[in-house]
Amino acid sequence: MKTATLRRFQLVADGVTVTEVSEIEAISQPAVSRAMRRLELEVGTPLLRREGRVLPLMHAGSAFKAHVDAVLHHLDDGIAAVQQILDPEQSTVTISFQPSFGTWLVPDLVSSFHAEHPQIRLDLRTKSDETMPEVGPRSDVDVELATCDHVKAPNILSGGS
Amino acid sequence: MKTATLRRFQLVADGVTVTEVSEIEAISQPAVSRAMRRLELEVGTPLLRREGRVLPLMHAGSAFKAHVDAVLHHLDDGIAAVQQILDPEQSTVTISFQPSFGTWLVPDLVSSFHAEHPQIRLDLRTKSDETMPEVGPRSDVDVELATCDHVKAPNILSGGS
DNA sequence: TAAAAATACTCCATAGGTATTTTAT
DNA sequence: ATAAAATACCTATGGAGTATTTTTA
Repeated sequence: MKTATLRRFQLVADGVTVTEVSEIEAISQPAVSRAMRRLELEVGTPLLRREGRVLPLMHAGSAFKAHVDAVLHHLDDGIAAVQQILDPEQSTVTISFQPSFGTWLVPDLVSSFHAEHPQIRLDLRTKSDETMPEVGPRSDVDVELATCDHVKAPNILSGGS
Repeated sequence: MKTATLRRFQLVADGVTVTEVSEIEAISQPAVSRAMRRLELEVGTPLLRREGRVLPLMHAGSAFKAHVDAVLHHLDDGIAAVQQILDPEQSTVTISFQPSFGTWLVPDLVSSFHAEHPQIRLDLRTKSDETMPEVGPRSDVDVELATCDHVKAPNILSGGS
């Protein structure tokens, strides 16, 4: 089981389409589709309902999803902690966005930003997976993509992460 | 990054030798050795000190280890949750043991048990990684390998997990 | 019918095994 | 001298890409 597969599952489970995930992760659409199949094989049961274009979670899927959120948060925190030790200057930017934004905004945003600043880690978290009750000091969000009437002030300038 | 690699790192970081890990996981010794190298490559820095037979953690290693413990706990809990939904009869047995036990007892124990009961998931946790402050209802330990003067009563018979 | 997901096929990269060498106790 | 870790070499399985087909909104 690869952590990249869990990342893709997380996005798909949040309502992002397989095609959009493929754009975000800069891989082909079939790769994402097969990754979901593989994950279901490894877990031992179907997780997603194949009912057309959107892949809603099945019972087992939503149960698994909550844990996957926690897994990836801890993993990102772990990597960020190591980065911090290696080079205190190099920070990880955590971006929180609503699944609806992921649809059209995030893919371009990520790829263009990563093209210009390849050394900055981008830590994507969909708004819906706020399942983590503050796991550690490094689990704060730096940038949040929201609609205009509830914008939060980003703490990226104060060296938030 | 594969979760199996994180599992091996967890054991090595707990003081289990590479050779012993290879026996526990039923793979070759070089496979474990290279898995550690790969992990260090992916994380971006050395994690273990190569000073002979034992591989003590470096600074970045111990920082990473704490998060890896959390990652694997959540992953195991997620898989166990799915198993529970699939088949409430099939339980996952969580075994906690001290690193010193892992050295000689666990490899045989695991392989022989799994040979007889392949459908039962064995969830190995070294005693030292008690870094998890009770993450969920399923994070309890069923069997604990300890020395005689501080044995705990196993709750496996009451359907603990 | 248009957009997305799934399949077929091929290819390459990564992980694993066996054999061997190095290293530390 | 012995036991463990690392390296070399080869093999194989798994993951990814392109092209295509199926499906549904």
